[in-house]
Amino acid sequence: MLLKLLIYISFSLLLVLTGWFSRFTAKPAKPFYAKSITANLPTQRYCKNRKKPQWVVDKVLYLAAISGYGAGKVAELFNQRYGHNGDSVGKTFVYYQIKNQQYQIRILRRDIKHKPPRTLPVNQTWGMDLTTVTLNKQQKLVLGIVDHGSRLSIALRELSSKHSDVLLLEICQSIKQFGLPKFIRTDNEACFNSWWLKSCLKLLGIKHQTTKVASPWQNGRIERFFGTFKQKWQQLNFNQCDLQTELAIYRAWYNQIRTHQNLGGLTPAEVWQGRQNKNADQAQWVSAWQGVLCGYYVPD
DNA sequence: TGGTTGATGTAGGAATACGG
DNA sequence: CCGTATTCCTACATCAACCA
Repeated sequence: MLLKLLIYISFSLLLVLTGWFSRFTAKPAKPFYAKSITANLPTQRYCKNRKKPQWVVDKVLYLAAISGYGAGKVAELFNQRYGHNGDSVGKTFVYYQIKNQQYQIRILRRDIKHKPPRTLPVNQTWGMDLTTVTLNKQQKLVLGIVDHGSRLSIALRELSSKHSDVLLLEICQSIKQFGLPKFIRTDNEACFNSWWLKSCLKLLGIKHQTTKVASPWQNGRIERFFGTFKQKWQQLNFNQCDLQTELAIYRAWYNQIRTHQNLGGLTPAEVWQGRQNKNADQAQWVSAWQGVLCGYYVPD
């Protein structure tokens, strides 16, 4: 009985003592709403529960729009780029941004897709390519050269062959008329990559740029030029005509008449000459190719 | 004035989906 | 089946509104 009493007292004492010591050893329970030390720190200091600044949200949405990744990957991308100065994001934050801002992301994707191409100086880069047109059930070879800066059609001529000499002759004629460009960009067609053509361009001081294999968009301006040309060409049934004359008419229309959205409503010739103000009073309505090519011509 | 409570925003781990 | 990416869940800090 006495033994039982002793065990009981010692056990109770142990409980009381451990409870009493725990006041010193255990971490005191923090009240749910207690003014913490961190509350007095400057607001610039990064705090994980502070609302993220707008630029972080914008960057996250932009990365989500261009990458198409999910929350984890986008968070990783963001932290890789901007996380070094303490502005890191968690994947949950990114997940909710992507989930709740689907419309904003779609708008961003659309804007990125339709972003106007980078403006380049006039007569710096020429895009050159070959295409074919059907005339009298025969395939005719056509060379096109477009200035990237002004979209001016430097040359649009029928070629007898793809031989380097023929191409060089056309390039030299264009240089004589429009001056020397810094770069000429072509695709990887064999005729453009011949040793002879490359050497001659090097002698002229022109750097030859080639697009990646199967990447026609890297020479997009000339491809777009040919796209418009073929669209117009197919609207008419040319039988008995001089191809060189028709190409010259189209080139004149493209350079002098047709305005470009990306050129601020100016024609390539106006951008090439640096003309900004049009004298609309002198504009004359012109039409060619049975009305397929038409528009206002503003004389100098 | 100071304590309580609910809302908000966030990070990180757990659970789940997916593709090779 | 395994590794990776995505989604969901939970804990936590802060703030504002409310109340005694």
